[in-house]
Amino acid sequence: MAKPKKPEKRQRILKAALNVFAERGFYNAKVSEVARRAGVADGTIYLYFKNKDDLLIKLFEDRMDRINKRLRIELEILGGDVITRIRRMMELHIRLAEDDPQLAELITVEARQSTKFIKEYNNPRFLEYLSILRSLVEEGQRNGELRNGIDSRIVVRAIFGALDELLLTLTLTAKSRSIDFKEAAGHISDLFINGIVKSKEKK
Amino acid sequence: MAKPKKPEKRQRILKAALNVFAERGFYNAKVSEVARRAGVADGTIYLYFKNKDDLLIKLFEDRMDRINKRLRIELEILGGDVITRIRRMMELHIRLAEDDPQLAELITVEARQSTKFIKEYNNPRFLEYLSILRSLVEEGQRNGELRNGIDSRIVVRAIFGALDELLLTLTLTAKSRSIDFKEAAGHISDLFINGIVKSKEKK
Amino acid sequence: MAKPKKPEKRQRILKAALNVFAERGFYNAKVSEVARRAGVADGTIYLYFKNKDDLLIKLFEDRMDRINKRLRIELEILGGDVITRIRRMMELHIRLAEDDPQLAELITVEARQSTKFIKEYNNPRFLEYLSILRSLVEEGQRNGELRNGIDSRIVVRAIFGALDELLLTLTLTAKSRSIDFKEAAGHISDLFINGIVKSKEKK
Amino acid sequence: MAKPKKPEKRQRILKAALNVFAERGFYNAKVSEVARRAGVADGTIYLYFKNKDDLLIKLFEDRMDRINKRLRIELEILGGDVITRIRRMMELHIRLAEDDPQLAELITVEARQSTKFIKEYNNPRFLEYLSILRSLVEEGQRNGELRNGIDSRIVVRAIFGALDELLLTLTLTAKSRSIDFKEAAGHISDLFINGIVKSKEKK
DNA sequence: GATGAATGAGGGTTCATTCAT
DNA sequence: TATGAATGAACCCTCATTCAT
Repeated sequence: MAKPKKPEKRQRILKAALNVFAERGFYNAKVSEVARRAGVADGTIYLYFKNKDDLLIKLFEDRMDRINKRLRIELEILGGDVITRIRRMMELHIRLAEDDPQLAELITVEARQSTKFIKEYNNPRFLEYLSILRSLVEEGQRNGELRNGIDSRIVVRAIFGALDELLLTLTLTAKSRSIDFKEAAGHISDLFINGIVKSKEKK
Repeated sequence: MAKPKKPEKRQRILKAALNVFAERGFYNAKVSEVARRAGVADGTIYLYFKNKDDLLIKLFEDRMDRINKRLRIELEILGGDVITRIRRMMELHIRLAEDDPQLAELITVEARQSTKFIKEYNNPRFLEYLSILRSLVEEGQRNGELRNGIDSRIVVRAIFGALDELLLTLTLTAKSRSIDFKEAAGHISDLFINGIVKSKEKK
Repeated sequence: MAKPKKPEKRQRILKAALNVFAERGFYNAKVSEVARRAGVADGTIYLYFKNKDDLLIKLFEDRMDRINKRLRIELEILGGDVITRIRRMMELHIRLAEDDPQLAELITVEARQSTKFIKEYNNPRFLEYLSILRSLVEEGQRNGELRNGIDSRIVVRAIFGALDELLLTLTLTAKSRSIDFKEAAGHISDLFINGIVKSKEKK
Repeated sequence: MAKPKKPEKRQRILKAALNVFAERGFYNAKVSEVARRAGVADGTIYLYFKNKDDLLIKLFEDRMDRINKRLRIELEILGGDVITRIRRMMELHIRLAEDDPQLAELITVEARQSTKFIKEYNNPRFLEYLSILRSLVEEGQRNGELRNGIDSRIVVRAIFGALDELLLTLTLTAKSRSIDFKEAAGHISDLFINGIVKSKEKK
């Protein structure tokens, strides 16, 4: 059960699982179909993963790891003020989805499918994603760029939720897309940063 | 086949389905368990609903209808400026979830489960909910309360997404809740209305 | 359970059953579909028939009664020698099928469907049909028109079987029929009467 | 999905299916009962056959293949004039049924059961059987042993039908059998060869 | 490690039959 | 008599998982 010999085979299985889950949905996906696409036998999957649920969780974690890693790198390179970096992060979030629609579908829809995942498993990789954003927000609150009134956890959940919902919409209306990805990213960050009220008369 | 005699029985089935789906998740819920809790025979379910999927869809629609109706009434009674009404609507959204956690779970989690539901069925009742919010936003943009730069559809999706994500968090951490519902609602509306930047120097 | 009031309704049900059984096959036929076509409620069927099996048996008996009655009348009117009457009977058998294909299907295919019917129920109406033919054969054997070597029961079963198989073929290839009904009847009776050997050198 | 490893297991399933179908009738037979008797798991059946219908079709084909093969061999060995070979074939037909009553029941009763089987599937193995007989008849017609007036297709169907009906009778009255198999075969062939009229005065 | 044939529990759905009205 | 909503037993088939090779 401990990670077997060939990480390359493990990756092939994960890639196949991503395809199948995105195409058919987690519950309608068949393990044997994942095996077929990965070019391995059905039983082989169980050498690398505990069960179907585990496959989904590990897939999620694997992809989140990559995202988090990339996020850190880009944010590091970029530097700049907090607002710029938050904007940048939101753009990146949207862009990742644009570049890999199956991954977007996995995160917006399929990851909620696993009972274990959603109910019993407060996934660290997802929390890590949120914590990157959260530390940005808190940095901004400390250095005065951002105001202090709002719980940073709520800000972070709100931003993630907004992006997630937008991606869900974009994902599901992929063909007849009337909203542009890039533009949407700009709107969303603008919205969160400046709010919807007209000018400065803040309530 | 078309709506048989007893709407009261139909409601009992929907109520039972809500319980079971919220408890076990749609895919792990058994039709026979729904029947048992509704106090009807298994076959009776199929006199009122086409199949298990249809049960989820109709349940969603039934509950969204109630929510939309209540929303309209409260917004009508209230009147006031657009910002107040948006705030009010967000509060109500959160409060509904607080009052009926199973309903919250249905909407935040289970409704995304059924492929048919989410992909092939662009649900009008959900779009109606969004359109209520959207017309509020557009009214504000027209009368100058809100600024014009952002596509109202995006604003609306963002707000829904933020609330939905927050509810998901609250729902799933129900026992060890460290964030207060009411307070959270206020933070979220404040966030959307005023943004996160400190003062007026807008970028 | 004893024959209820309206024989007209009973007949409507039998007629509907014939249609449905012929169209869908006995096992794929739904009682509710029979009821619908008869213009009665599902439950009403059970006032006239014990169960679905009984409906098939009674339908068979009802139709066989008509056939047997008609057969007797036509044979009586006709008179003539035995060979002529046997020929006549075979023609009539084929003609009945031609005039009422659903009835033909009932007898050739559906009547074999009911376990009770085929295994536990040696149907008197069917035996009556055979006995009409059998007494013709035996009359011929007694008066010297037909030869004596062959058991009359076997002759009768053979003739019935041949006609039945022919009808089955004709029924199932109804659309692309390459064999003419009338002609076929002539061939069959000719075959049974004279055999297949060329001239008189009998073995 | 295409014929897995063990043909021996496939045969065990077919044998079990023959038993169960003959005993209970196709529609009343349970797949799980077939599995039980074959000593395999329910699911295993579906590794070898598409579904229950397919099981019946393949069973029929498998048995017809054996019969056709045996028929060809025996007819080849035998040689002799056409009439002798037809007689021989009819005897064999009856004898096969005597040796394997379940097989007889399958062909006389159950094969007519499945709508798909009988209506949508004009089975080649059955047509092959008929064509063996047909070519015999046509050979006789060409070489002058048999007369020419009758369509060979009709002769063949008539003979098959007569034998089939006889077997049905024998099968269903198996216990209280008053007719001897061997004798019956002789009568039937005599009947077809020489007809039922007394002497040579042919009408 | 890898295979894939075999397993068998599990569940959605159907539909003949019933019975309160 | 007639109705038709309700019943609930019955069953085919799927598919995640196992394990002998």
